[in-house]
Amino acid sequence: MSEERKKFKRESAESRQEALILATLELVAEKGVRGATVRGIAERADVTQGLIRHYFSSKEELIVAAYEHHMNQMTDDTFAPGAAEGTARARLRAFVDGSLTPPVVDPRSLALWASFLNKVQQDPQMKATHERTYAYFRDRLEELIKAALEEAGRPAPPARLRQLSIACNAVIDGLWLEGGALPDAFEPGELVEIGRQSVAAIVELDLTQEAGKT
Amino acid sequence: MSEERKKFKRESAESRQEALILATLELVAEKGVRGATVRGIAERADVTQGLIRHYFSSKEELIVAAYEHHMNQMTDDTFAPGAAEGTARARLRAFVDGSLTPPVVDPRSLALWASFLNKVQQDPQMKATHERTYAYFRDRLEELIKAALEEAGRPAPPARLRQLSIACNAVIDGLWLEGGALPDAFEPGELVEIGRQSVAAIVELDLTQEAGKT
DNA sequence: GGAGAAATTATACACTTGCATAATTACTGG
DNA sequence: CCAGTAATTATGCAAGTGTATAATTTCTCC
Repeated sequence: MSEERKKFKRESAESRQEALILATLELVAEKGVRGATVRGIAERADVTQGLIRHYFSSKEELIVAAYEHHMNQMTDDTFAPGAAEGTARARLRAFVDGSLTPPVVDPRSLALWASFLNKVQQDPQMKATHERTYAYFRDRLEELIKAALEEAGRPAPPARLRQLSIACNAVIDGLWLEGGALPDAFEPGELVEIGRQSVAAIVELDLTQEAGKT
Repeated sequence: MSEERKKFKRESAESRQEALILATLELVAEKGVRGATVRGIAERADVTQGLIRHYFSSKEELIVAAYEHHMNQMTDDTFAPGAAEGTARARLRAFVDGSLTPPVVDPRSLALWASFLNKVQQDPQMKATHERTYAYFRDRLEELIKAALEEAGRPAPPARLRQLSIACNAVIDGLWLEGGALPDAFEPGELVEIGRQSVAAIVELDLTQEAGKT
């Protein structure tokens, strides 16, 4: 019954780093950044804690890497479905759909956002990542609205476009938040439908037609 | 230069508890629930840590008390301006205004919401408090929309009312979120104006007139 | 103004935390 | 197949954590 030293297998740096990052995201979503301890992360990744120091020079660095990984994932997930195909109106609709469908709308995604918020507002590097991602979303949405309005023969001045994009962004964010906070409160597809209708009402464009493609 | 024992003054249980709760909320907003240590809270309240145990049987209990205090405050702040006066349309407008004005829209308020999210989803007592508050807001909003539509001679069926209230709640939540996350990105009054316009567009009611009162 | 009680401070303890470093193990190249 | 190297594990440490308890101080009431 002598305590045996743990057997292990050498893995590539990339796969180990990714495994550590994924374990970190799991724990951060469950218990927050401080609750995601080095020991807990190591256990979740089936590794001993010393290994983390071998790949990341501090917990801080691991957290930052995990945050950037998550933000990139979110961006990819949002823009996956619609691509840049079709009319501006169709692209706008695809943007709404992508933003209001799992895995973007998800309790874990919301929990991660909430858990990172503190650190994001204090750490300059994380703040930069956040603002870059946020600006990307907003600009993209504003472009789509602009194009869709021009397409409909109703171009809008910049100030108006700003208001419309803030409002549409707010609906999407709000539905994202509620869908993540109360996942059982909505039928499948309900958030997407409400999102489409609301954006349509705000910009005064019909987003329901041409919907047979997906 | 002998170390002197700290002088102190006896205070009422109520004021001490409130001071401890306020100090807790400050620290939770800054560093999250785990970052708000018993020692940190005591220091912020200008008290030694042992006193906390005298008023709260555990840190957990203090956190729960602080959360309930905050939620009550949010409710009061939201419903303070509009009261239950005037037409349904005016009351709906007041609801939007109250939800999108400081101190409801505020970085600290958002940070508190985010910091508590984890615990809220796990602790049954906090979960109950959250759901009660959320349901209160949503029901109130749905009633207002229902009344405003009937007032305008355009009553809506329950399913439609549900969609409208979810959508309006989402715009308000989204603007609340963005206003708290990026306080310098919006002019004073801009969020309220966008919120009014968006709710107006969604429910198809003019919310700008009769606005001279505030 | 002094005794009793309650509020408050001070101290102690066991446990967790992030980080550092030493000891081992698995793989690679010859 | 064997040495060298880097990945991985194991161990240790100082600081911080919540909580328990003892020591003091302030206030109230007679």
